Amino acid sequence: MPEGPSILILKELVQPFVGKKIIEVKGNSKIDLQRLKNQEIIEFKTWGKQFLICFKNLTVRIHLLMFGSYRINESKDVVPRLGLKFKKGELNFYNCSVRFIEEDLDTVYDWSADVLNPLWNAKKAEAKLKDKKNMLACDALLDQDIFAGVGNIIKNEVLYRVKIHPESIVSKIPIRQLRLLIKEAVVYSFEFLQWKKDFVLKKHWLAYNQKTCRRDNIPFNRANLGRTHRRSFYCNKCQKIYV
DNA sequence: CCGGTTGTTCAGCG
DNA sequence: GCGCTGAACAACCG
Repeated sequence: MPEGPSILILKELVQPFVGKKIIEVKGNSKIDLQRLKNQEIIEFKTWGKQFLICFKNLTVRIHLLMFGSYRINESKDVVPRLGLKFKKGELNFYNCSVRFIEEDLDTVYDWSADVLNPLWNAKKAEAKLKDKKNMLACDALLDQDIFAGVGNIIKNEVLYRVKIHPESIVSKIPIRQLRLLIKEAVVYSFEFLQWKKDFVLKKHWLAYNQKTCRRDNIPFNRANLGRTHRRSFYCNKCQKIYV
């Protein structure tokens, strides 16, 4: 159930397995998991919501999607999609998408599109947004080619912070406001990361799952908006619509 | 027990 | 052969 910051936390938690050899592999994934047996983990990477386990000439891509979960040095009472055993410890993933990536990661991933990556490039995001003439703001933030790692919570919080209505048309948003939106997508993602680590994420939500706008003290609107009909929480008064 | 969901992929359509 | 859309998938919480 993760957005980008949660995947970054996962990466931090599994650091003890870097350099360790996999002595046993199990799981109900349809791909040939036994390829991983006796392989040594070189490093873990993330790109947006994707978790990457890097081996020599091979990478495992894990996406937890909406319902995925993991356990470190423990297991659930069901067969994992992918379970890795080490001499000391284990790593289990459930209900996730597992794929092999054979290509060089630098050719597969544009690291500058990941809001949490040090290589994040706001100018490139701005250029991509200018290309998408009729896109709605709520769809833009969820577009992983532009804002890899941003999910529905971050989307709602960012739009509320920068006072932009989710159904605003990207090309109609003044450039000053658009740059603010881009900036806030990164700022909020890092705050999300810290709050999640401190187990205080929910209490900082100002829009997501909220009933009332704190700025105007009126009820939020709640609707499934945009191309993918994802739930949006927004205030008709303080969030300006650009159409 | 039902409704709802921190997400993506792909078939099928125009 | 595109771009777009909706269905399918899945487990857990309240």
